[in-house]
Amino acid sequence: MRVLVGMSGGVDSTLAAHLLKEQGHEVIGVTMTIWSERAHLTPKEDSRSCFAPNSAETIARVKETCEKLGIEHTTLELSKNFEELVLANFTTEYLSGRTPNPCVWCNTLIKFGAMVDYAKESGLVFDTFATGHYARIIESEGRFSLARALDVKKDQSYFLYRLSQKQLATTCFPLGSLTKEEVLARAISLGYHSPEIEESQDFYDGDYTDLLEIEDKLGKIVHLDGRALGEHRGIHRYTIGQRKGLGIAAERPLYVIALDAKANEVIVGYQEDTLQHTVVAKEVVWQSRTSLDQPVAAMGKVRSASTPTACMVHQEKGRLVAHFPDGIHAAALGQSLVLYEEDRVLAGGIISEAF
RNA sequence: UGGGAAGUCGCCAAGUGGUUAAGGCUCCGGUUUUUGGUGCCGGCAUUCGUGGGUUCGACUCCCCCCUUCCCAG
Repeated sequence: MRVLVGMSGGVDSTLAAHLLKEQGHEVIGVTMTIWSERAHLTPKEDSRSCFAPNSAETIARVKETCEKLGIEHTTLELSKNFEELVLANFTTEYLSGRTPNPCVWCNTLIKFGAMVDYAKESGLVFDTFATGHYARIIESEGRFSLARALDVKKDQSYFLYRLSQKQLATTCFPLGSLTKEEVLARAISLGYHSPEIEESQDFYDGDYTDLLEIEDKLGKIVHLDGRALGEHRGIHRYTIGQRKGLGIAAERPLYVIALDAKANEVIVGYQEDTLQHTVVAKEVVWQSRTSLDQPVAAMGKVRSASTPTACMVHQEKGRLVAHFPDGIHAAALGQSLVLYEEDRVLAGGIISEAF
Protein backbone atom coordinates (compact mmCIF):
# COMPACT_ATOMS: atom_id res chain seq x y z
CA MET A 1 0.00 0.00 0.00
CA ARG A 2 1.13 3.53 -0.66
CA VAL A 3 0.74 5.81 2.29
CA LEU A 4 1.02 9.58 2.45
CA VAL A 5 2.18 10.71 5.88
CA GLY A 6 1.75 14.20 7.23
CA MET A 7 5.12 15.17 8.65
CA SER A 8 5.85 17.94 11.12
CA GLY A 9 9.35 16.86 11.88
CA GLY A 10 8.26 16.02 15.40
CA VAL A 11 8.70 12.72 17.17
CA ASP A 12 5.17 11.52 16.56
CA SER A 13 4.89 11.98 12.83
CA THR A 14 8.43 10.72 12.34
CA LEU A 15 7.74 7.52 14.19
CA ALA A 16 4.41 7.11 12.41
CA ALA A 17 6.23 7.22 9.09
CA HIS A 18 8.86 4.82 10.35
CA LEU A 19 6.29 2.31 11.57
CA LEU A 20 4.44 2.36 8.26
CA LYS A 21 7.62 1.76 6.38
CA GLU A 22 8.53 -1.02 8.77
CA GLN A 23 5.16 -2.61 8.03
CA GLY A 24 6.16 -2.75 4.42
CA HIS A 25 4.24 0.18 3.03
CA GLU A 26 5.51 2.59 0.48
CA VAL A 27 5.65 5.86 2.33
CA ILE A 28 5.65 9.44 1.10
CA GLY A 29 6.13 12.32 3.50
CA VAL A 30 4.20 15.54 3.08
CA THR A 31 4.40 18.86 4.86
CA MET A 32 2.04 21.71 4.27
CA THR A 33 2.66 25.38 4.69
CA ILE A 34 -0.31 27.42 5.81
CA TRP A 35 1.11 30.71 6.97
CA SER A 36 2.50 32.29 3.83
CA GLU A 37 -0.55 34.54 3.49
CA ARG A 38 0.15 35.94 6.91
CA ALA A 39 3.89 35.70 6.88
CA HIS A 40 4.14 39.17 8.38
CA LEU A 41 2.61 37.85 11.58
CA THR A 42 5.23 35.23 12.20
CA PRO A 43 6.21 35.92 15.78
CA LYS A 44 9.17 33.60 16.01
CA GLU A 45 11.66 32.22 13.59
CA ASP A 46 10.78 28.66 14.35
CA SER A 47 7.07 28.93 14.76
CA ARG A 48 5.33 25.76 13.72
CA SER A 49 1.81 24.65 13.37
CA CYS A 50 1.02 20.96 13.41
CA PHE A 51 2.82 19.66 10.36
CA ALA A 52 2.65 23.13 8.94
CA PRO A 53 5.93 24.74 9.86
CA ASN A 54 6.62 28.35 9.35
CA SER A 55 10.29 28.42 8.71
CA ALA A 56 12.45 27.12 5.93
CA GLU A 57 14.73 25.62 8.54
CA THR A 58 12.00 23.43 9.90
CA ILE A 59 11.07 22.19 6.45
CA ALA A 60 14.72 21.49 5.77
CA ARG A 61 14.81 19.45 8.93
CA VAL A 62 11.74 17.49 7.93
CA LYS A 63 13.39 16.72 4.60
CA GLU A 64 16.48 15.55 6.44
CA THR A 65 14.38 13.29 8.60
CA CYS A 66 12.68 11.86 5.54
CA GLU A 67 16.03 11.16 3.97
CA LYS A 68 16.99 9.32 7.09
CA LEU A 69 13.76 7.38 6.90
CA GLY A 70 14.42 6.71 3.27
CA ILE A 71 11.18 8.18 1.98
CA GLU A 72 10.22 10.87 -0.50
CA HIS A 73 9.06 14.20 0.77
CA THR A 74 6.90 16.95 -0.67
CA THR A 75 5.83 20.33 0.56
CA LEU A 76 2.39 21.63 -0.31
CA GLU A 77 1.36 25.27 -0.06
CA LEU A 78 -2.11 25.53 1.48
CA SER A 79 -2.11 28.95 2.99
CA LYS A 80 -4.87 30.28 0.77
CA ASN A 81 -7.16 27.43 1.73
CA PHE A 82 -6.23 27.84 5.35
CA GLU A 83 -6.94 31.53 5.18
CA GLU A 84 -10.34 31.07 3.55
CA LEU A 85 -11.57 27.98 5.34
CA VAL A 86 -10.10 28.35 8.80
CA LEU A 87 -8.88 31.84 9.58
CA ALA A 88 -11.84 33.68 8.08
CA ASN A 89 -14.19 31.68 10.26
CA PHE A 90 -11.84 32.10 13.19
CA THR A 91 -12.26 35.85 12.97
CA THR A 92 -16.01 35.85 12.34
CA GLU A 93 -16.58 33.64 15.33
CA TYR A 94 -14.60 35.80 17.71
CA LEU A 95 -16.45 38.88 16.50
CA SER A 96 -19.69 37.10 17.24
CA GLY A 97 -18.71 36.43 20.83
CA ARG A 98 -17.90 32.77 20.25
CA THR A 99 -14.64 30.90 20.77
CA PRO A 100 -13.66 28.97 17.67
CA ASN A 101 -11.47 25.88 17.64
CA PRO A 102 -9.36 26.23 14.52
CA CYS A 103 -7.74 22.83 14.91
CA VAL A 104 -11.06 21.05 14.64
CA TRP A 105 -11.84 22.80 11.36
CA CYS A 106 -8.33 22.64 10.02
CA ASN A 107 -8.29 18.88 10.47
CA THR A 108 -11.40 18.15 8.49
CA LEU A 109 -11.17 20.96 5.96
CA ILE A 110 -7.47 21.32 5.34
CA LYS A 111 -5.26 18.59 6.70
CA PHE A 112 -7.54 15.65 5.91
CA GLY A 113 -9.38 17.67 3.28
CA ALA A 114 -7.91 20.18 0.89
CA MET A 115 -4.38 18.98 1.44
CA VAL A 116 -5.11 15.38 0.61
CA ASP A 117 -7.03 16.47 -2.48
CA TYR A 118 -4.24 18.76 -3.49
CA ALA A 119 -1.69 16.03 -2.99
CA LYS A 120 -3.59 13.83 -5.45
CA GLU A 121 -4.00 16.67 -7.90
CA SER A 122 -0.30 17.31 -7.81
CA GLY A 123 0.32 13.80 -8.94
CA LEU A 124 1.11 11.96 -5.74
CA VAL A 125 -0.23 8.46 -5.78
CA PHE A 126 -1.33 6.93 -2.49
CA ASP A 127 -4.10 4.82 -1.02
CA THR A 128 -4.11 6.09 2.51
CA PHE A 129 -3.26 9.21 4.44
CA ALA A 130 -1.63 8.85 7.84
CA THR A 131 -0.66 11.22 10.62
CA GLY A 132 0.95 10.97 14.02
CA HIS A 133 -2.30 11.72 15.81
CA TYR A 134 -3.17 9.75 18.89
CA ALA A 135 -6.55 8.35 17.92
CA ARG A 136 -7.97 5.18 16.45
CA ILE A 137 -10.41 4.30 13.74
CA ILE A 138 -12.73 1.38 14.36
CA GLU A 139 -14.57 -0.23 11.49
CA SER A 140 -17.69 -2.24 12.01
CA GLU A 141 -20.44 -3.16 9.60
CA GLY A 142 -19.05 -0.94 6.92
CA ARG A 143 -19.05 2.09 9.13
CA PHE A 144 -15.93 3.80 10.39
CA SER A 145 -15.93 5.49 13.70
CA LEU A 146 -13.30 7.48 15.39
CA ALA A 147 -12.16 6.22 18.78
CA ARG A 148 -9.97 7.40 21.56
CA ALA A 149 -6.30 6.55 21.55
CA LEU A 150 -5.21 3.78 23.85
CA ASP A 151 -3.10 6.34 25.66
CA VAL A 152 -6.01 8.33 27.03
CA LYS A 153 -3.73 11.07 28.28
CA LYS A 154 -2.55 11.83 24.76
CA ASP A 155 -5.84 11.18 23.03
CA GLN A 156 -6.56 13.67 20.25
CA SER A 157 -9.89 12.37 19.03
CA TYR A 158 -11.51 15.58 20.24
CA PHE A 159 -9.80 17.46 17.44
CA LEU A 160 -10.72 14.86 14.85
CA TYR A 161 -14.39 14.16 15.47
CA ARG A 162 -15.46 16.10 12.37
CA LEU A 163 -13.75 13.68 10.00
CA SER A 164 -16.25 12.18 7.58
CA GLN A 165 -16.80 8.55 6.73
CA LYS A 166 -15.02 9.15 3.48
CA GLN A 167 -12.03 10.66 5.24
CA LEU A 168 -11.86 7.96 7.87
CA ALA A 169 -12.03 5.25 5.24
CA THR A 170 -8.73 6.36 3.78
CA THR A 171 -6.96 7.42 6.95
CA CYS A 172 -4.83 5.61 9.45
CA PHE A 173 -3.26 6.56 12.75
CA PRO A 174 -0.21 4.36 13.37
CA LEU A 175 0.24 5.69 16.91
CA GLY A 176 -3.33 5.11 18.05
CA SER A 177 -2.52 2.01 20.03
CA LEU A 178 0.79 3.13 21.46
CA THR A 179 1.52 5.15 24.53
CA LYS A 180 3.50 8.33 24.36
CA GLU A 181 6.23 6.63 26.38
CA GLU A 182 6.49 3.80 23.89
CA VAL A 183 6.61 6.24 21.01
CA LEU A 184 9.29 8.29 22.68
CA ALA A 185 11.36 5.28 23.65
CA ARG A 186 11.14 3.88 20.14
CA ALA A 187 12.03 7.19 18.56
CA ILE A 188 15.03 7.60 20.81
CA SER A 189 16.30 4.11 20.11
CA LEU A 190 15.99 4.78 16.39
CA GLY A 191 17.77 8.08 16.72
CA TYR A 192 14.82 10.17 15.66
CA HIS A 193 14.66 12.19 18.79
CA SER A 194 16.94 15.11 19.43
CA PRO A 195 16.68 18.43 21.17
CA GLU A 196 15.94 20.18 17.88
CA ILE A 197 12.99 17.96 17.27
CA GLU A 198 10.67 19.63 19.67
CA GLU A 199 7.47 18.19 20.85
CA SER A 200 5.21 21.14 21.10
CA GLN A 201 3.27 22.05 18.03
CA ASP A 202 1.01 24.96 18.44
CA PHE A 203 -1.69 26.27 16.24
CA TYR A 204 0.00 29.64 16.44
CA ASP A 205 2.64 30.51 18.95
CA GLY A 206 1.99 34.22 19.21
CA ASP A 207 -0.98 36.00 20.69
CA TYR A 208 -4.04 34.70 18.86
CA THR A 209 -5.52 38.19 18.67
CA ASP A 210 -2.73 39.01 16.19
CA LEU A 211 -4.39 36.66 13.74
CA LEU A 212 -7.71 38.37 14.08
CA GLU A 213 -6.57 41.78 12.89
CA ILE A 214 -9.58 43.26 14.65
CA GLU A 215 -9.54 46.84 15.89
CA ASP A 216 -10.03 47.38 19.59
CA LYS A 217 -13.60 48.21 20.45
CA LEU A 218 -14.01 49.43 24.00
CA GLY A 219 -16.97 48.14 25.93
CA LYS A 220 -18.20 47.47 29.43
CA ILE A 221 -17.50 44.56 31.69
CA VAL A 222 -20.76 43.96 33.52
CA HIS A 223 -21.50 41.68 36.44
CA LEU A 224 -24.47 39.31 36.22
CA ASP A 225 -26.15 41.43 38.87
CA GLY A 226 -25.97 44.47 36.61
CA ARG A 227 -23.03 46.34 38.08
CA ALA A 228 -20.63 47.81 35.55
CA LEU A 229 -17.22 46.77 36.86
CA GLY A 230 -14.79 47.83 34.20
CA GLU A 231 -13.85 48.15 30.57
CA HIS A 232 -12.62 45.75 27.93
CA ARG A 233 -10.88 46.29 24.60
CA GLY A 234 -13.09 44.01 22.55
CA ILE A 235 -15.08 40.85 23.21
CA HIS A 236 -12.83 38.90 20.85
CA ARG A 237 -10.20 39.01 23.55
CA TYR A 238 -12.30 36.87 25.89
CA THR A 239 -13.77 33.43 26.09
CA ILE A 240 -16.45 32.04 28.36
CA GLY A 241 -14.89 30.72 31.54
CA GLN A 242 -11.88 32.99 31.32
CA ARG A 243 -10.58 34.40 34.58
CA LYS A 244 -7.30 36.06 33.76
CA GLY A 245 -7.09 39.35 31.99
CA LEU A 246 -10.22 40.99 33.29
CA GLY A 247 -8.19 43.41 35.37
CA ILE A 248 -10.90 43.73 37.97
CA ALA A 249 -9.98 43.36 41.62
CA ALA A 250 -13.08 41.94 43.29
CA GLU A 251 -13.72 40.14 46.55
CA ARG A 252 -13.39 36.84 44.68
CA PRO A 253 -12.10 35.87 41.23
CA LEU A 254 -14.43 36.77 38.41
CA TYR A 255 -15.03 34.60 35.35
CA VAL A 256 -16.48 35.44 31.97
CA ILE A 257 -20.02 34.09 31.91
CA ALA A 258 -21.17 35.38 28.55
CA LEU A 259 -20.15 37.58 25.65
CA ASP A 260 -22.79 39.92 24.29
CA ALA A 261 -21.72 40.88 20.78
CA LYS A 262 -24.68 43.18 20.22
CA ALA A 263 -24.12 45.24 23.34
CA ASN A 264 -20.38 44.71 23.10
CA GLU A 265 -20.36 43.62 26.71
CA VAL A 266 -18.43 41.03 28.66
CA ILE A 267 -20.68 39.53 31.34
CA VAL A 268 -18.85 38.25 34.41
CA GLY A 269 -19.79 36.36 37.55
CA TYR A 270 -18.30 34.19 40.25
CA GLN A 271 -17.03 30.67 39.80
CA GLU A 272 -20.34 29.08 40.80
CA ASP A 273 -21.99 31.06 38.04
CA THR A 274 -19.98 29.12 35.46
CA LEU A 275 -21.71 25.86 36.39
CA GLN A 276 -23.97 24.49 33.67
CA HIS A 277 -26.00 21.35 33.16
CA THR A 278 -27.16 21.44 29.56
CA VAL A 279 -25.19 21.85 26.38
CA VAL A 280 -26.70 22.12 22.90
CA ALA A 281 -24.57 21.46 19.84
CA LYS A 282 -25.29 22.03 16.18
CA GLU A 283 -23.48 21.18 12.93
CA VAL A 284 -23.43 17.63 14.18
CA VAL A 285 -21.09 15.00 12.81
CA TRP A 286 -22.11 11.44 13.57
CA GLN A 287 -19.48 8.83 14.21
CA SER A 288 -20.44 5.49 15.79
CA ARG A 289 -24.14 6.29 15.43
CA THR A 290 -26.10 7.99 12.70
CA SER A 291 -28.91 9.31 14.86
CA LEU A 292 -30.49 8.92 18.27
CA ASP A 293 -34.04 7.63 18.57
CA GLN A 294 -33.99 7.97 22.32
CA PRO A 295 -31.72 9.40 24.99
CA VAL A 296 -28.53 7.49 25.68
CA ALA A 297 -25.91 7.69 28.38
CA ALA A 298 -22.57 8.96 27.15
CA MET A 299 -19.43 10.70 28.26
CA GLY A 300 -19.12 14.23 27.00
CA LYS A 301 -16.24 16.58 26.51
CA VAL A 302 -16.83 20.27 26.13
CA ARG A 303 -13.19 21.22 25.66
CA SER A 304 -10.10 19.37 24.58
CA ALA A 305 -8.33 19.29 27.89
CA SER A 306 -10.90 17.93 30.25
CA THR A 307 -11.90 14.50 31.39
CA PRO A 308 -15.08 13.16 29.81
CA THR A 309 -18.10 13.76 32.02
CA ALA A 310 -21.19 11.57 32.31
CA CYS A 311 -24.25 12.89 30.54
CA MET A 312 -27.53 11.89 28.95
CA VAL A 313 -27.76 12.92 25.35
CA HIS A 314 -30.67 13.12 22.96
CA GLN A 315 -31.28 14.45 19.53
CA GLU A 316 -33.54 17.44 19.02
CA LYS A 317 -34.13 18.19 15.38
CA GLY A 318 -30.62 18.25 13.98
CA ARG A 319 -29.03 19.07 17.29
CA LEU A 320 -27.44 17.23 20.12
CA VAL A 321 -28.62 18.07 23.61
CA ALA A 322 -26.49 16.78 26.45
CA HIS A 323 -27.55 16.97 30.06
CA PHE A 324 -24.82 16.72 32.66
CA PRO A 325 -26.27 15.71 36.06
CA ASP A 326 -23.14 16.73 37.92
CA GLY A 327 -22.69 19.87 35.89
CA ILE A 328 -19.77 21.17 33.94
CA HIS A 329 -17.99 24.48 34.02
CA ALA A 330 -18.15 27.20 31.42
CA ALA A 331 -18.81 25.49 28.13
CA ALA A 332 -17.76 28.11 25.61
CA LEU A 333 -19.96 28.70 22.59
CA GLY A 334 -18.05 27.83 19.45
CA GLN A 335 -16.07 25.03 21.07
CA SER A 336 -17.05 21.45 20.39
CA LEU A 337 -19.15 18.99 22.33
CA VAL A 338 -17.77 15.53 21.64
CA LEU A 339 -19.64 12.50 22.96
CA TYR A 340 -18.15 9.11 23.66
CA GLU A 341 -19.53 5.65 24.29
CA GLU A 342 -16.75 3.60 25.75
CA ASP A 343 -13.81 4.39 23.48
CA ARG A 344 -15.82 5.27 20.43
CA VAL A 345 -16.82 8.76 19.47
CA LEU A 346 -20.60 8.75 19.21
CA ALA A 347 -20.97 12.17 17.63
CA GLY A 348 -19.96 15.76 18.09
CA GLY A 349 -20.99 19.28 17.20
CA ILE A 350 -20.40 22.94 17.76
CA ILE A 351 -21.75 24.26 21.05
CA SER A 352 -24.49 26.77 20.36
CA GLU A 353 -26.06 27.01 23.79
CA ALA A 354 -25.12 26.10 27.33
CA PHE A 355 -27.04 26.74 30.51
C1' U B 1 -11.49 76.57 56.99
C1' G B 2 -17.12 74.75 62.81
C1' G B 3 -17.80 69.35 64.40
C1' G B 4 -16.56 64.19 63.47
C1' A B 5 -13.90 59.97 60.96
C1' A B 6 -10.01 58.06 58.19
C1' G B 7 -5.27 57.56 55.51
C1' U B 8 -1.03 49.97 55.38
C1' C B 9 1.23 46.77 48.03
C1' G B 10 -2.71 48.60 41.65
C1' C B 11 -7.88 47.26 44.58
C1' C B 12 -9.96 45.37 49.26
C1' A B 13 -7.99 44.43 53.94
C1' A B 14 -5.52 42.17 58.82
C1' G B 15 -2.31 44.15 62.21
C1' U B 16 -3.35 48.94 68.41
C1' G B 17 4.43 49.13 71.32
C1' G B 18 8.81 44.04 69.94
C1' U B 19 5.44 39.75 63.74
C1' U B 20 9.94 37.84 58.37
C1' A B 21 4.03 43.94 57.85
C1' A B 22 -1.50 38.28 57.31
C1' G B 23 -4.95 37.15 53.57
C1' G B 24 -8.07 37.82 49.18
C1' C B 25 -8.38 40.13 44.28
C1' U B 26 -5.66 42.13 40.19
C1' C B 27 -0.96 41.70 37.83
C1' C B 28 3.62 38.96 36.30
C1' G B 29 6.30 34.29 35.41
C1' G B 30 6.24 28.90 34.95
C1' U B 31 3.48 24.33 34.20
C1' U B 32 -0.57 21.76 31.74
C1' U B 33 -2.22 21.99 26.16
C1' U B 34 -2.01 20.76 18.36
C1' U B 35 -7.77 26.29 19.73
C1' G B 36 -9.40 29.51 23.37
C1' G B 37 -10.00 28.95 28.49
C1' U B 38 -9.58 26.43 33.24
C1' G B 39 -6.52 24.28 36.94
C1' C B 40 -1.81 23.91 39.41
C1' C B 41 3.04 26.08 41.12
C1' G B 42 5.82 30.36 42.03
C1' G B 43 6.67 35.87 42.34
C1' C B 44 4.88 40.57 43.95
C1' A B 45 5.15 46.55 50.42
C1' U B 46 12.88 46.62 54.16
C1' U B 47 7.70 49.46 54.20
C1' C B 48 2.76 51.38 56.68
C1' G B 49 0.14 59.84 53.62
C1' U B 50 4.49 63.69 54.91
C1' G B 51 7.68 65.70 58.62
C1' G B 52 8.90 65.76 63.62
C1' G B 53 8.62 63.71 68.75
C1' U B 54 8.11 59.88 72.91
C1' U B 55 10.51 54.98 73.60
C1' C B 56 15.74 50.24 74.24
C1' G B 57 12.08 49.51 70.30
C1' A B 58 6.32 52.44 66.66
C1' C B 59 2.25 50.72 61.28
C1' U B 60 0.74 50.74 66.18
C1' C B 61 1.42 56.61 71.40
C1' C B 62 1.88 62.37 70.79
C1' C B 63 2.26 66.97 67.57
C1' C B 64 2.40 69.71 62.69
C1' C B 65 1.15 69.55 57.82
C1' C B 66 -1.16 67.16 53.39
C1' U B 67 -5.31 64.32 51.51
C1' U B 68 -10.15 61.99 51.62
C1' C B 69 -15.01 61.21 53.56
C1' C B 70 -19.38 62.41 56.66
C1' C B 71 -22.26 66.16 59.37
C1' A B 72 -23.01 71.18 59.81
C1' G B 73 -22.48 75.50 56.61
